[in-house]
Amino acid sequence: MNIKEVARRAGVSIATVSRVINNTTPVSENVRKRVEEIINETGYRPNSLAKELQNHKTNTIGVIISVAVLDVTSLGTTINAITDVLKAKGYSIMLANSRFDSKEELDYFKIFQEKRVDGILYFAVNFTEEHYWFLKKYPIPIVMIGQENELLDFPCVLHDNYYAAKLATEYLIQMGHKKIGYIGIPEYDAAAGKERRKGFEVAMRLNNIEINPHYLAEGNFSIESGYASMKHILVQSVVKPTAVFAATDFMALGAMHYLTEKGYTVPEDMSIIGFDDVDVAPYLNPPLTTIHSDNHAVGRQAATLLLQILEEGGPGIKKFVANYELIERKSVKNLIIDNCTK
Amino acid sequence: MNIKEVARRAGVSIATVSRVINNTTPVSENVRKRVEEIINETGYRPNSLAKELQNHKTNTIGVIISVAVLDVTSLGTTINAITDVLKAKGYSIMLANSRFDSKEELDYFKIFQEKRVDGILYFAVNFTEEHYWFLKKYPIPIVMIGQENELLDFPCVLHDNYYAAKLATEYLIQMGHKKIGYIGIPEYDAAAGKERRKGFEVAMRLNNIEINPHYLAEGNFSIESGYASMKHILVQSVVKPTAVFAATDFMALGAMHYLTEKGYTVPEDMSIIGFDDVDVAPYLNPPLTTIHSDNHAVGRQAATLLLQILEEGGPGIKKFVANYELIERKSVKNLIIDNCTK
DNA sequence: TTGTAGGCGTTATCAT
DNA sequence: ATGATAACGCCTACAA
Repeated sequence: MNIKEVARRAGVSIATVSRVINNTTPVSENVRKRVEEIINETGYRPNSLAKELQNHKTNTIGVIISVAVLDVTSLGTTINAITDVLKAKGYSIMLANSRFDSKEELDYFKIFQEKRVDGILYFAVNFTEEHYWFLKKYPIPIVMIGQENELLDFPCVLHDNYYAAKLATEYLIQMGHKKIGYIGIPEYDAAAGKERRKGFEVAMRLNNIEINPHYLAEGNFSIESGYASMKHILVQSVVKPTAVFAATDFMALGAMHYLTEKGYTVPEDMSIIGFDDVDVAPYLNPPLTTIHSDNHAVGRQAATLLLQILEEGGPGIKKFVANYELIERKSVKNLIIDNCTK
Repeated sequence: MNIKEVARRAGVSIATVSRVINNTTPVSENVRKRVEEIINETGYRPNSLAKELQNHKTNTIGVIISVAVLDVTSLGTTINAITDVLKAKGYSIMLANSRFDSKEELDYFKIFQEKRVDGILYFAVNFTEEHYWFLKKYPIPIVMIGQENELLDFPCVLHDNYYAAKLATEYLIQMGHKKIGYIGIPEYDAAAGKERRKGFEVAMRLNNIEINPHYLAEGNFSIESGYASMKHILVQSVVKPTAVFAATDFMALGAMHYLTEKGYTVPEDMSIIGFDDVDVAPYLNPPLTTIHSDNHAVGRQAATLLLQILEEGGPGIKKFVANYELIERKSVKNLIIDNCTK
């Protein structure tokens, strides 16, 4: 069933059918009625492909993510915010998960180009030189999420990883900790890896606290890796740290679990602070002190920026940095003896 | 840049360009080379829309989900499995989240029809009569996930909610519990709501244990609702239950949290069993005994079934039920005194 | 208000 | 091996 057949049955031209469907030009009442009847009877639905081919607009946005398991991060919240904004404007979403495979990621960019998506929301993780050369001449608007790139000036929306991590570390220091460990993410992840680590390091340096290399470990976002990292730190250090900052709540959870298993109490024997404020953080034992970042705002802003590019010729702003805050719960012990203010 | 322009620059016809792109008919070596050069120089990429319009095949699959927050369930795992299978066959994915809005859900079906997706993976939750009439004459292949429908014979892949819930309840009974509570999901959710509740009820009846209405509560998947439900049960009952089955791990987590807050110990004072085996389940305090269902298999099977319909004319099977197992951890106490076997 | 016809970018069927 | 050309299903001047 196509527009031609509808036109034939209604005894009008395809132009007229097109007009009643799209309300472009006035159509006489009885003709409109007849056409609408036929459409209902036949269950005809216009072919978007033909329409899009004609209009050079697909009303679909490509979303590229790179994640092992979709529900391990707060990504879900962000994507929900994106779909809400986009849906309200009539856009559909094509979702591609590159699974950390750089080559595959570029393939998705190619596919999206062939599919002629109107724009792309790109959750960047590992930005290679190949990406640079490829994206440099990519013809479709891109908004980057979670990472910025100095070379390519795509609009981007970011978490404030550096400052937030610095804040977390400073909080530990304020609470009297000096022997502070850090469970990080590898550097290939510029945001959660590099930035958070930098925040930790700078806070330490600013407070003239030496970083003990034995207190350092590296995980991969997973609970298990947090467990292993905590073990690593404990085994390796003769004098144990009094606090550990995990770059991810899930790693913090793993670390706490190792501690509990070995008979340590959190925060009595060891303080833990996380990053992300995942759903379960308030319900852990003890409730996890962590950094909360506004994922919803990130999704909303990213989608809005892209929409502005598409419909207003340019993004309202080039860069949006989401709010963050430290959520104080029960996993960090105050080491300061002087409690006279209480 | 289009095929015509490439042809012009290469000094050949568009047919020839098409041939070198698709390797359909032999092309002389030097012509092929020249065309490929032009393609590289210009960065030309064929327009999928035109191709798809011509071929009546879009190589894209629509996925319809209905969920409040993407990372609240094990949905992520399922979707990952789906994308893996589909990607391997060259399909792209359009994702639509109806957010429990029935009308919106049907809108997405319409959009997918207009976009001419090749097939649809449908995570059904609330199947209304309107759905029936609409989907009855829907022209695109659908595979249902998580729910089956007696009226429409779509192929479906399911979790064994009924038997798994029955097993969980029987386990509690085997461990000597008789005063058993249940925190459920409303009936509108045929799978997690109706089926699991039925499993609970049947197991109780089969073992001649009366269900105490004061031990019943209803949540909405969330941790908070589990917390509230546990409170509800405890406040309401004079003689407290010794065990509670929560239809969802997150609700189980909320329940445990309430218990801990009120000074109860799990499982000493109250046993808890969950359903889902979420990531954090092994890391809770205590580690949560729960039902594990093979989400990966569900996604894989659903995608495979749809592919079979598209490429082999029909699904290999009409119905696939995923494996489940009870994961015994530490949140259920054995009430049977007779421990002589140990 | 309505119809005709060209074009969107491909593929595929003919010829040549 | 290559080139015209007719679809695919729609939109949109332009004409009537």
